[in-house]
Amino acid sequence: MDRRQRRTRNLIFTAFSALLERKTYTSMTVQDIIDEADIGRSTFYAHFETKDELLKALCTDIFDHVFSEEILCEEKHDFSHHSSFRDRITHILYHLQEKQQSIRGLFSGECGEIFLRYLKEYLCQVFDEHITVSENVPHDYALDLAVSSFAETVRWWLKGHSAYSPEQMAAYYFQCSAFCIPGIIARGDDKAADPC
Amino acid sequence: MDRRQRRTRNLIFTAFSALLERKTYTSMTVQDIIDEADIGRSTFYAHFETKDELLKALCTDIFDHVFSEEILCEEKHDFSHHSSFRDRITHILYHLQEKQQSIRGLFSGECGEIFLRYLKEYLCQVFDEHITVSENVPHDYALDLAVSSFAETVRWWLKGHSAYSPEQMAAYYFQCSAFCIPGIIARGDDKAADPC
DNA sequence: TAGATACAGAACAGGTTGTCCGTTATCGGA
DNA sequence: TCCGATAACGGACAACCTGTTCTGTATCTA
Repeated sequence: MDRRQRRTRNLIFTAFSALLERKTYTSMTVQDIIDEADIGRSTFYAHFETKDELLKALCTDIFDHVFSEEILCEEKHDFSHHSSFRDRITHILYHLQEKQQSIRGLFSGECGEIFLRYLKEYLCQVFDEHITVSENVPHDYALDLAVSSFAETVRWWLKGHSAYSPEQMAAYYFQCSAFCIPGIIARGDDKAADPC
Repeated sequence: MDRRQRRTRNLIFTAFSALLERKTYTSMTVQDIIDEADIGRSTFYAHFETKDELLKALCTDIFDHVFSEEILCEEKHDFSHHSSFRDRITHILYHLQEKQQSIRGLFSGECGEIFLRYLKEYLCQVFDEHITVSENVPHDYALDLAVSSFAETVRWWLKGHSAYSPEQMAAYYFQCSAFCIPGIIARGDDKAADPC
């Protein structure tokens, strides 16, 4: 990659992150980013088609970091088979913590939802092999709920409670979620419903 | 309320809902809504300051319906003290099912997130008194997770799995969530984490 | 060094936004 | 039924944002 391209791309990312701490994603215009990065209009559009593409690229940058070593571990040490689900969760939390400076800005306004949506896509792959469905519960529902709950845990953690350690958060998550994960036993209450 | 105002407001709501089935919330412009509703530009702005306000108003309309009888029951029959949490959950699901036609459109694109955010605000009030925190887990975390999981359950249900009954969904939800809700027993796995 | 390529800067048309105002139609109380 | 109030119309407006195009300049790489 051309050094000039790298420089410009960094300028845009930096400007975008800086702006996210001052205003919401929706209220931010491409013009704002151009002004903040101090680059030409056509230069921005040479790198990203839209503002959404920029956000997506930033998210991808972060997740590639968070999940790349994850995958590395998996390949090199057969991580998926010998490490517990809880270890992997903790591992992911560690990497998210490293990137928390970038991530915290992303929680402003609506793009927090977009960030979480992308996060869930990555998480689905990791969670899928670990979710064991108890009888009668649809597998995709359990997976959806497990992933969403973890994403919500990350949001809660990095948005005002980042003092907790990754291990602590993993413990909270496992304590509050049943999801038929091995090691957690949940018993349903089968009392018949009585709608008003 | 003036009959003309009511009529215009309905025209706007109807147009907005109709458009939501054809295009995403973000890609929709105020101009589109005006054209669809066939009203004057200034008329729209006399009713709603922005597109976001319109969305908020529509959500409020729905939630007022979903939770008003909820509150009614609570007041008239002392619902909160004699009915189980599960009954209330089922009850809410019933009302959401009634409104599913309006709600399904709201899940298109990004406004699904906004809808769910508002839903969570309402749910917090209902859930708060029912969440019993087990030792060491922060109360607001447990509440956040319980509410988010339920909101996610609603999304999953109305977005492709609406064939299930409210009772069935309540059962799934309770089966997959620990949350220290009375009637569900969860045991945490306290095995020490071993990050890669 | 030379050709390729990224950037700057300016300009453009097309669209959206929010506001204004004079006119017309409709409503609701007397 | 009448009349004052008010909601809607519709046309116009400036300001802004968008995405594209162009030319000249600076920088990179082979």
